[in-house]
Amino acid sequence: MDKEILFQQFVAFTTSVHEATFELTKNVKPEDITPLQYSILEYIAVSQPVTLSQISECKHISMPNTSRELRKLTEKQLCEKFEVPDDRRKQLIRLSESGQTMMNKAFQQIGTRFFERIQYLSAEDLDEIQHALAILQSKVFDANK
Amino acid sequence: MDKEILFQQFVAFTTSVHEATFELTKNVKPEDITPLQYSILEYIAVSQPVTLSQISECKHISMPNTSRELRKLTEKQLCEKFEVPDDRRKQLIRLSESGQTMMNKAFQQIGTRFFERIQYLSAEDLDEIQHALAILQSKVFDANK
DNA sequence: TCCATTACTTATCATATGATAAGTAAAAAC
DNA sequence: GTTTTTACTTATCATATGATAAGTAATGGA
Repeated sequence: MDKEILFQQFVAFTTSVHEATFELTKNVKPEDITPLQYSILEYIAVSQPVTLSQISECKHISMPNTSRELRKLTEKQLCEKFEVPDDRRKQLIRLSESGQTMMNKAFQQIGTRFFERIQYLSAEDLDEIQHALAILQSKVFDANK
Repeated sequence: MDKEILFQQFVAFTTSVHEATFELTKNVKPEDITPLQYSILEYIAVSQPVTLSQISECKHISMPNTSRELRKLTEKQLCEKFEVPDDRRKQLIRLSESGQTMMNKAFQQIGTRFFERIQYLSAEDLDEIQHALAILQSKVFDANK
């Protein structure tokens, strides 16, 4: 096993993943929110409830900027802030009902495109894919976590 | 095989890939170029020689903006434009010597981090990974291409 | 030969995003 | 009980990026 060749394959692979992500997600974001705001909403959607600090850390956005974008999102009624009882400095953030609806719609579009992509694959192919995803995630991508 | 579960696994996977890409590439970009410029240089590095139109299409940047960024990159002496003999409207773009040096350094850093990540894996693990990358790329990510 | 298209440029504007400084209020540490 | 740290806010500035309009020059097609 030549590690140099594996590295090249890895680079090509991640490029393909980024491009596929682009294709699967293009145009799912409503006009009136920015890309950054959409990516924050995506994060909230899968991890809610979250604190501002979590968003800041996971999305690599400074606290002031996270605060600003979150203010805009709450102004647009897409998410809501809740006080946390045991620590009044913190805030828990969830999608609002309309935010949830919006993200459900987005995820559904992405899902549809994903299913189109895999529709011609056999059950064995799908098993193989599921196995490959698990292997790579545990041994390469989530390594050192 | 529940496709809905596969989709969720797929989403989690791409998130991990994006995060790993972030970790592997952070701080490799020199101070004096912007993220977009770096990503263009990356593309040129692996695909050179390329035309402006190719960069524009592959990186999803409008022609005027591609032209502008490329002007900045040539001003910084990181890439060079060549006329193509059979069509004088087109231009072929390559990294300059210093651009090549810069990108070599960047790729080398990324490589080092990648090898750190896989250093404790067995030869069998690596074979499995190589196989998983190939499967996913051909059956899922490069599908419809 | 004239017209349409292609490949790219130049100029300009709007805005999203990043960075930094300074502030508040609660909690934790001492 | 005072100080320090944490979690977040507000304000401000710089700039990277995206969008659009208009232009040039070469090519290709009728």
